[in-house]
Amino acid sequence: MSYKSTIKDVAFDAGVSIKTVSRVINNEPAVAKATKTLVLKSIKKLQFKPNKDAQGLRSKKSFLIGLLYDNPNKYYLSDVQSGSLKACSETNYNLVLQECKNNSANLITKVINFINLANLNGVILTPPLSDNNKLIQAIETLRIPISFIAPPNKSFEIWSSATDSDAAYALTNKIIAMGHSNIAIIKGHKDHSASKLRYQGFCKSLEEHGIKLNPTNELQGNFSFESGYKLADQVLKKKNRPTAIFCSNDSMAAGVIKYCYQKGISIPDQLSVTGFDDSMIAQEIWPSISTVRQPVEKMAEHAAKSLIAKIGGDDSKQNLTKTFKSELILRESLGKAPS
Amino acid sequence: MSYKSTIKDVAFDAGVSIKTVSRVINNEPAVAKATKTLVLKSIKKLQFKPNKDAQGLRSKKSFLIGLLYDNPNKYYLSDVQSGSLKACSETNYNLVLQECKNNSANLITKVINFINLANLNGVILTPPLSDNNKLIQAIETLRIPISFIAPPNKSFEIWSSATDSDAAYALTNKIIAMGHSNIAIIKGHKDHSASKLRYQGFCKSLEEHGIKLNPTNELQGNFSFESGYKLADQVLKKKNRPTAIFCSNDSMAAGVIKYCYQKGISIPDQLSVTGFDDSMIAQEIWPSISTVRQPVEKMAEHAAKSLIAKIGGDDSKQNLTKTFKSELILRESLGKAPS
DNA sequence: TTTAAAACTGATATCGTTGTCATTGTAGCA
DNA sequence: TGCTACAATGACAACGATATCAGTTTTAAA
Repeated sequence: MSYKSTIKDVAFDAGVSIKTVSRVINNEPAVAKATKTLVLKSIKKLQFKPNKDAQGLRSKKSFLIGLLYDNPNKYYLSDVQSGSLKACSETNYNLVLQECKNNSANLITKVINFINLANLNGVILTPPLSDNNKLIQAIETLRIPISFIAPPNKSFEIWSSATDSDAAYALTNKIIAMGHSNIAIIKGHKDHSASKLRYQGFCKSLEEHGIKLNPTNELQGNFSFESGYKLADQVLKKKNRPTAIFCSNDSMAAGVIKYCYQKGISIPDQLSVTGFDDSMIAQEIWPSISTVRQPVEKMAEHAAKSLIAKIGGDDSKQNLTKTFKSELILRESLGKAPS
Repeated sequence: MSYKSTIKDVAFDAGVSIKTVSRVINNEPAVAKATKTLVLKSIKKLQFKPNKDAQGLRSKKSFLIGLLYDNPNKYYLSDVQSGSLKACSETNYNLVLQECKNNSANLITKVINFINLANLNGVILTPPLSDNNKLIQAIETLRIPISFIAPPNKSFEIWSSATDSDAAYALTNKIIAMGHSNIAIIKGHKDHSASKLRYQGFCKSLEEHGIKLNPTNELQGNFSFESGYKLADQVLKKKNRPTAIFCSNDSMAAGVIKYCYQKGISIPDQLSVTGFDDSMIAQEIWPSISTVRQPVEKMAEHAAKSLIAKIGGDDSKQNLTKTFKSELILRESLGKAPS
């Protein structure tokens, strides 16, 4: 149970040299089929697992990839992790996590240090880090591949997805189809490119329907529950208050909903509310939130997979770009406009 | 930017042998103060960082600890991670995550394989894995330390905390003080020892107040939102329905609350509901949930710290046992019993 | 056949660190 | 002074894999 066999043991058992065993392990081509079978048999028999440290030392690979994040939505983070982990567990890479403050002064130094210390072979950036060009450039000087889980950042052609903007567009169309025309939007955190995309999709729909966005209906949130609550207070106190609020994520929608309860505003009879992301809370709250579900876990899995492929030297385009379909989820919080 | 200095470079720069540098790095005692200063200066000058793989290969340490979990509450998991990560980042250990299915047939094989493959130096187990004796025993044969984030499991004296039970007791006292006597409990997942402890605290309070628990008021949930919703349906359809429901976590409480909205049962006027954990949802939902806050992040941090200490060979008792204080959070969902 | 090319295999150096053990220097004491 | 401890240091092997390059066998063409 305790003894771990080495490549040497396998070589002896199979009657070949250690280099041949190494070749088999790494799937190198120049091994005769018969030899390979023999070696594989010994590997199985001895339950041999290559020692990562030795591999790493010699080949300069650590088989470690980093997932860097800045305190996003916990649901979101959790999905990102599951997805990345799934991709890792199919290979022999491991994931190490690191929380970073996007706004901290020494962010870049810290990240670079972390990458060096842990000897990461690649990193995955989640929003808003994925929108931080300076950080990206700094990491690139280390010559390790990066993957992004996020909407695209124009300066780096990596992730092609108009998803956020398209989905916001579709959702807004739906709101308008329910008869609303006095619609407010609570925008997301300024540092997240997703905020902008969602806003763009929202505006596009309004424009196409000839609806003008009243400036007082344009609120700047930051994706937090509190910001939703606070901004609801601001916009719903107005005389000609909106009949629908487009929230750029579910947490802010939850904030709006809580505010409405306290003020006796009935949802969706007097006010419709929509969210974004389909977080857990979207269906646990009442009324449940109409929202947009993004296949975050799948996106993360893809990001990790393509990162691993890039580390392995596979530069094919298909690893870089992928578009995911998002889905409109209609629930109780969106209803017909009051007449 | 690209060249990484090695111990050899430092040794040359400082004019000492590599072994002496190694001693300085590892804080070994037998180094003269002047030499140490000299070496430290060179290390700084050359920005030397020891190569983990080489260290690991030679010393058998990987500086990796595993966090094993089975799909618990996402909020909970997130807190656990933050805490563990915090402890890690203060040392040079890294955290690797692995999701495991507690009920899967080959759980043990999988975990053992994972530990061997990643060459983990220790693992942290979260509930319900922390309650799985077979798993624990299997890991122990690998001779690596384990830490638990959980209420205590009697067979392993590691974590002394009557917290869950005490907190449940205190919360139930509070419910009774509000005039309730017909109280139902939705129990947590059977595999989690926390479920039992919360149940025990609940029962203790009832007993002390001379209240008998009606068997139909004892519901078996599994910590999920859905189970709360379903069991609410079951218990609230009864003729003599309870005026308060003690839910063993917040998600189930949210399920109950949603059910009540749909059926027009007003909270807390007609029914009081309490949760446990103080998850995010507890305050985002309306009415917000009266609950018990556990310092999960702190607990995780302690677990990781003590694990690292154990790996380092520090067996002092203080690393093994620690009790954390939990806090009663009273919010809108708990009110006076209807008269 | 012969022979060149290709396929396969192995001996040995090497990655960057720590472990072992030998050596040196120096303080303390009889 | 001479001796013993013990503190301080260093030379070199070792960890377990991969890289290099040379050697051997097989294949296929001449």
